[in-house]
Amino acid sequence: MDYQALASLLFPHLKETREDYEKKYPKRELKEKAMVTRFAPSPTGFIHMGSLYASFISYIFAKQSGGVFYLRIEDTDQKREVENGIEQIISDLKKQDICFDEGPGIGGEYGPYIQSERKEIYHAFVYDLILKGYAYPAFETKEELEKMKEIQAKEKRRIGYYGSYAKGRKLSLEQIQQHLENHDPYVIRLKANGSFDQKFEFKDCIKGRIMLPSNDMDIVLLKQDGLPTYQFAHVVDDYLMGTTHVVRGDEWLSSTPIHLQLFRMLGVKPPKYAHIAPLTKKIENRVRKLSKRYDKECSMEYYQKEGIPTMAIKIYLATLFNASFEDYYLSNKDASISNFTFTFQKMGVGGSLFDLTKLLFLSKTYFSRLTAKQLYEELLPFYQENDPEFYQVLTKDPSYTISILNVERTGKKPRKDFATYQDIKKHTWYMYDEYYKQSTMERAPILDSYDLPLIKIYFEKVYCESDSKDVWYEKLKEFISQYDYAKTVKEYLQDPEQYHGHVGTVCEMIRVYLFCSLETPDIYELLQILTKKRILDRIVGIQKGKK
RNA sequence: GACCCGUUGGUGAAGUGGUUGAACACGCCACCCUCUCAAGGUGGUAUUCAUGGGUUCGAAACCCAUACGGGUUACCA
Repeated sequence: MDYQALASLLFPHLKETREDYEKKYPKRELKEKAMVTRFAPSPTGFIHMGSLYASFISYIFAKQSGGVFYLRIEDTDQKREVENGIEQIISDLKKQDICFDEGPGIGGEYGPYIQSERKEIYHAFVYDLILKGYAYPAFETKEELEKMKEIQAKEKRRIGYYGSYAKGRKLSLEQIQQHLENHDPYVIRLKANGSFDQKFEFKDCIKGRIMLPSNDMDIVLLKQDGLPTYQFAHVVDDYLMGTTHVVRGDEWLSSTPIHLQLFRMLGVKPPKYAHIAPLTKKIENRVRKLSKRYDKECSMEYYQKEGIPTMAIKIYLATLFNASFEDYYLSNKDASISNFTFTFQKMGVGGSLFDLTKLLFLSKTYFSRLTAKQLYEELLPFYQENDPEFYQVLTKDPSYTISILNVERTGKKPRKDFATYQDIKKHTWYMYDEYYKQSTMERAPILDSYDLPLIKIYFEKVYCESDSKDVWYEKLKEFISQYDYAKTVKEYLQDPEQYHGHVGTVCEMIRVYLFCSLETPDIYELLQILTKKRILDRIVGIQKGKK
């Protein structure tokens, strides 16, 4: 076969050659250990947890090695493409705070970063493979291929286009020419040079040594529409774009021999592969991959609606990635993802169950480490978008809101009662008169045994805003003991008959009357923030309401 | 069917042949602290590393088989 003639026959109008492209995209000049990684999604909709996980890992490695992280859009299957798919991906990444150095929209030296715009590049490389005798056109129709598979299944042979089934291999130049003149549709296939019985070994960064049969399938390189398949686009792009590490789902593991074979045929060094196991979910003892369609916690939208901070997701993914990150994070108050050294070795090989409870725990820890001001600034966008009414209330007096967020935050053991932005409203609404007024009477769990006049007297006559916490507490106990309430719970329990209740009972009344809730943080701090005037206003309000 | 990969408590896991009588963390339970809650503290939570064989003085770790789970076997990625 005259490969030169074949190549010219198939690509008569090729403008640039493989060599031209190699000149155009020279090797990257980076530090020795710098890693070049990428996130290469198809524009088929929202980014989900699984792809976020993969992109997060890639991003981390590029950053911690001083390398490059880029975004490449794999839109070679135009049937699956979704409208605004690319914009969606870019905005999702932005929301998750993952910035790429190169990619659609921001450009870069190695673009275009959208595969459908790289058609000529793939053609140049196919041309090159044809010249070397590693690729050829095949004219089978879908029906013919289906029939072939049926026969193979019936005869219990391996299914696929290989060996003697690869009829296209045997076509002469004249036959090919004839097909082309008839305008028969065709694909370009790889002329595989492996054998199924021949095992070969490669090293995966995560899974270690892997033995697989070498590839003997004449897979499709270029589809009928002239666009490449994933297999081929991956090899060409990651070569030209200088990717050093390909992080992808382990569903790709079995096709790695194809990719390595292609790199060898092109005579270039392949990237290192890191195949990550999928995030899974257990449903009635069945484990399955986290699914975009069925699992709410798979979509980023869920986290935005719930108000789970991006950082919490990242911290959780980081612990899944390298479990030792969790130890580091929990034992260091100033821990940050960028200061921790992640490795592929420390990553688990099996699929992990996605644990929302643990994510929320980490989220609580994250929130507890923010200053009140930081927290304030972080939660504003959430309420602005999801609860404009509360947003108005929050921002009316920022320093007031910050003082509320600061309750029991500055000590050695800050409170951990916020796991989501939503929790903040749940735990602070009663500090805002707008909300307090609406719900005092309906929502507050006021019991008949409560003594409003007593509380009123206390605040009018005894309570003093300038008292320290200790003085405040002592004075409170002293006061209630005059009205047959025990100063301590212990005292009360020794002789319950003798008392109406104890200091806890009184605190409960204050809580319910002033904060409409049985559960609040430290009362002293809340009273301080509320001020005596507003305390009395609230009490008078309840009295009026009763009448 | 064939070919791969995986399997340590409810969960994430540490562990690479000998202080492992299996760390640490989440969850759960109990107690302590305490004006409630949230935290925090202390302890409990795997008759033992999917099962069965082997190798070895010694195995969760190495080998083999089986079971189970996952993946691939597309002109989808």
